[in-house]
Amino acid sequence: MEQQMKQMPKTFDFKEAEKRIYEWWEQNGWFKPEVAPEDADSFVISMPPPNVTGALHLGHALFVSLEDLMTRYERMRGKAALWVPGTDHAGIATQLQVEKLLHDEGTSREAVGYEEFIARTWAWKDQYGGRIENQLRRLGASCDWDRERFTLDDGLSGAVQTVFVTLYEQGLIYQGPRLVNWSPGLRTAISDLEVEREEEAGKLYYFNYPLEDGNSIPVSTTRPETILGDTAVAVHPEDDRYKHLIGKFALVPVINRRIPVIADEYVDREYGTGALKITPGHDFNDYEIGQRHNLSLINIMNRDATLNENAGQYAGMDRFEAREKLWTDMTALGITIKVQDIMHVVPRAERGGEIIEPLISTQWFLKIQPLADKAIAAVRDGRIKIVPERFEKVYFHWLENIEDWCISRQLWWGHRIPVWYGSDGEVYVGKNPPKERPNYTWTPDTDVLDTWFSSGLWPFSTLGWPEQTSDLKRYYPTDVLETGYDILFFWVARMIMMGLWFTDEVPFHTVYLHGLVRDKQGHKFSKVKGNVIDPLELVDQYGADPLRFTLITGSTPGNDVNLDTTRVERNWRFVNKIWQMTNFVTSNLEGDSTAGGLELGLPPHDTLDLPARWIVSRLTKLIDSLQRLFESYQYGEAGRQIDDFLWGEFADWYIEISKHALYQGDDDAKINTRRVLVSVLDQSLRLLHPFMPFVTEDLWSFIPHEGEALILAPYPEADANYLDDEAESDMLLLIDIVRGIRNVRDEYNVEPSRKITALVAPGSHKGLFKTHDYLFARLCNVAEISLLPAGSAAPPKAASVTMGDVTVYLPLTDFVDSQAECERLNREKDKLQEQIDRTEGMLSNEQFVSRARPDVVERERERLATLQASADQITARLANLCG
RNA sequence: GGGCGUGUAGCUCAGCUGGUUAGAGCGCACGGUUCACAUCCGUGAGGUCAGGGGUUCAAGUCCCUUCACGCCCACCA
Repeated sequence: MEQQMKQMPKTFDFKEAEKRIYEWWEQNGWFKPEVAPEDADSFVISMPPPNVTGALHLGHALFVSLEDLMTRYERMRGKAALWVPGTDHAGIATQLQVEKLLHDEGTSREAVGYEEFIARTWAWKDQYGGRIENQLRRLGASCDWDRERFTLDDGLSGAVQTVFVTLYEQGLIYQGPRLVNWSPGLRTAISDLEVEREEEAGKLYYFNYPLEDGNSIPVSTTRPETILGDTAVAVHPEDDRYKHLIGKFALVPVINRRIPVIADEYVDREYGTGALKITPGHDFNDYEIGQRHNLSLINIMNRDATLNENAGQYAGMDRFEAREKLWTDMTALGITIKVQDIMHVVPRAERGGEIIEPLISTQWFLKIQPLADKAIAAVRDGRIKIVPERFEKVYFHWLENIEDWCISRQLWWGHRIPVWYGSDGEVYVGKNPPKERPNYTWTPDTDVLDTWFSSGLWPFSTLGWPEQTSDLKRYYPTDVLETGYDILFFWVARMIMMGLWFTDEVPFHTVYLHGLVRDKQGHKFSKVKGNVIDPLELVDQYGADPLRFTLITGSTPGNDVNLDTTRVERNWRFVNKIWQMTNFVTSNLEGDSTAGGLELGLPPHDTLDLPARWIVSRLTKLIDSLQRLFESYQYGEAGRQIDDFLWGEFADWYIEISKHALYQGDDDAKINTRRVLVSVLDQSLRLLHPFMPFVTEDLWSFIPHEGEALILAPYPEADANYLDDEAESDMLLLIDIVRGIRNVRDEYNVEPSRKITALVAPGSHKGLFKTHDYLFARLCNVAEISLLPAGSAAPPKAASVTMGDVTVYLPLTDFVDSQAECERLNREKDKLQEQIDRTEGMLSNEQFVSRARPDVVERERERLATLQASADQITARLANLCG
């Protein structure tokens, strides 16, 4: 309060202010939970770690907006708020970037070798790792940077090893040759989740499978090259066409390997030829059939999807080349039938988009079902709540049908699997390398773990687990996990599984899922389409606050956001509007003896005038409503309500009205009005701060306030003493009449600058008009307003505005001709009559009166009375004016 | 083959547990240099809430169904 009143710039220079304010916050340590009292409840969010070498996109902007909102809100509510930031090493993505770099240098990962490649990748990380962090700062993220973590840092790597070793010892991690999804381009296995299945145009190849006895059986395939790995032909056991062939033998085309004809109910008699070639080494279904029938398993492919020696003369060819060649050769043999164009589902790698191949390979797997069971239970019994709730169903469905997780990757960038192989085939699993033995060599496993393996530990590994650190004790479990629904399985489900398994606690009690940010037309952003919107460009152009506010108010949980940049522009204007309001308020405190010593807080309720009682009642209801909205995660609606209040009520009405007291009022009125202005503005800035941190913080510094910074100021709480329904309804009546007068003026083309006079028949509101006639001068340029004595005749040749039992006459002799006025009144009357009919209909309905809630019925009664009063007045006026 | 979402003014979207005349912003039309703001102010036009059926005193809101668009999951060669 003792502060110097600073001179406000004319407009908000967000470029300058954002940088200055962010540094000020950060340097003062205000993002740290330690700013709260030691015994404060904690509120913790683990930030979804962006790819360390990534660049900010709108998805990041959305999560920052939401998570920063939650964090700031809880911080202002006195919680020890901690938002833990960090980055992810993102195995494949990062490795690919560095490989590309090497490629541009004319070398390769293999050429430089493992050590050098890892060194180069760390260098790359150091160079670009800071970029995304600074971009998060630009959005105003109030996370505790001192607690920032990286998935590959020592602590987290230790946690990963501990988890691996523990799961291994528990018998949940096993190694084995299995059919896996193989990415030939990346030359690594990937998990089921990383495979995308797209319906696309392809070909179905029909041919006669030659039998040993000279007959044949027609089959079809979409991948002819896999014929070379066939180990059976299957038919349905009850298929009359083929069942006599069961038990006979077929010969693999060209290479003439002898394979059995088997019976299996999996075969769909209706599809294709009704007979199926079986390739257990390259097809997941065939693999299962092979298991059932003890079929041998032949791998015909190398890691780069060229064919191997098992493919005979086709060895060395690429899979697609071999497909062509084999088909040509089979055609020459006269066994092909036809090639049909079809639409079918093709598995492609999520990253890179290449067609993945099912391939037998030795990998590490996590037996996930025991972990999944715990994760299902936690949501089932409500220890974890997913917002919006409908995703719980999706979550259950996935976990209830979960397959073992292939956790090993044949990459270099990532957590090495803590396994060593002895020269005699011994397998050692441990955090530390095995003891050296004479004449014995240990070879480390060269695979790394799936990136999501380490992300799955994020909520507790970032707090120091497995060490029982003070942070872990104080801040775990965390509270809300906020992220996009697209990684519900990849990340959220795995964190829940790992968290429950290793800490016996849910890692968070609420999962808030946001949607994807798309362009205005609802299209996904894509470089190819050229519709990418760079959030930083929007921040450069409008500032971080408008972007944040747009993302929050334009979205609802779990639904995609179609970003219309005109809304960002509009919210930039909202920022300016708040700036100007504050400028108005502060400039009216200056140059006055009371300014410096203005008492903070609202004056007592009984000393307030009607407009003040109205605005503080409205504010109180807003605060109350916001609390409800925050509790139910309706942040968008919360933001809109603050907007409506500030612009639509405080600025448009209260500030305009306050000018009367400020310019023409006595000292008491001036002081009271100033206190109301400052107080309502102060409260509003607090309410808005979590949504628009920068401009609110800057503005707060210009108004009289108590406390160091807005970021630490208490969030407003509703004070029921300032609720005043009577003031609200009186004020609403006055507002409606002002609007009515403006409307009439506009309809009759009365120049806005022209002062007019009015006569009021105030009905039951005589006092109200007597004391508030000044409003009309200021708000609708009615210079003089006089009360019409009861019973006196209405003026002729005047337009009228009626609200309930109040009628205001505007003697606009130069503008109004009676005929036009009569028409206007008739329109008005018709509209009223329509509403009266509807309301009367309701009230005369016995069922409504007896069954509807009493307050609803009562409201309709009051409404009818008001409508009727209006109608009566208009009817009288019509009779008087129009005969 | 399952599951889910969306469909509200020209455009982008709100509308919570059903309850006044369905809202906002942008855009549009008309009008405004009065001492916070033209990054502004005022007024207005514009919607059979995708279609149909049902429940209810009352439905944009609940149920069923149809259509359109989108998404997720799933082993049909």
